[in-house]
Amino acid sequence: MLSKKTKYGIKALTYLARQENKAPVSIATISKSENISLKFLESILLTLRKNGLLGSKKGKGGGYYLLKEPNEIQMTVVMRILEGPISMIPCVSLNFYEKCDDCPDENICAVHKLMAQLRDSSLKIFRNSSLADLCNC
Amino acid sequence: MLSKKTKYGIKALTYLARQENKAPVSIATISKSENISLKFLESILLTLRKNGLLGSKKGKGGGYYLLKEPNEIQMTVVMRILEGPISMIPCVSLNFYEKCDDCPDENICAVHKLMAQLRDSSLKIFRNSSLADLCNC
DNA sequence: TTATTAATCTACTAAATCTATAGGCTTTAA
DNA sequence: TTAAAGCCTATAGATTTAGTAGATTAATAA
Repeated sequence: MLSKKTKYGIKALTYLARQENKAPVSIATISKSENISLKFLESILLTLRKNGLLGSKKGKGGGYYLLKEPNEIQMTVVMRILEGPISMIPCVSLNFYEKCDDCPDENICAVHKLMAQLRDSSLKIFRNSSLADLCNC
Repeated sequence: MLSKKTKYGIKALTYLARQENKAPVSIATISKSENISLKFLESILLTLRKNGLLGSKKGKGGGYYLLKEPNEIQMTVVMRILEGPISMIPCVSLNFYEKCDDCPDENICAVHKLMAQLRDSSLKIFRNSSLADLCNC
């Protein structure tokens, strides 16, 4: 399952991507527009900022804004920040590889084989979509 | 993340698929060979039996066995039984569709668009692999 | 018949993760 | 100086995961 964190994070990012100018948008504005709990969204936007996708401005007239153009933000980056590794199992992860305790040989492991295929196809999807692609609905 | 239930389930299924004859294999045998907790494996094999993938025989010489040929067991079926729906979000599920509470229009939802693509690519992978394909490592 | 083997079923539990919520602190603009 | 808005820490309820325990039922062999 996709976590609500990721779902809301993507919704917030596309909301920001749809803005014409680059003026900051407050959490409250996004929260109302996208029907997301304000405090939960707050923590999500904070992690997106800490991971370099968003900038913020405090005080009156402040809020969050994208640091790059929507077409420069690949969904692989977004997914890794919000949902974690693309791979469903660490033994096929390119960035977060870990050996399985119970598995003596990955080369003859059915799970490994299947999940490696799945990782490849997921990566392909995420690499080929940017925030801009998802806004044009 | 792939659950251990699914991981162990696939391992057990491929173990059975690799058997030359169709004689039942006991839980204990699979448990030792694949390094899986006996009691946990017990519950996994039970659900596989209840969902029509495995047959069982009680008493001495008993155990579990595949009800079909390995090349007739598609991974879509296995994954749906063990891991649940293929889709990461119910609003793109073909078999378990559910509308999102918060989303006024799926046609302009970025999450929907992305997850629909992902579902398609995952389905393609699972449809094109059978148990037999995963055994030939 | 009796003992043994092995699946079946129910119930429980510890730990982790998810989905928030609460509340005070800091910064900025008017 | 005041209101608006993000920053940060802590906490909590619900759900899921990954098992564990133990009694029961069925089949087989002696």
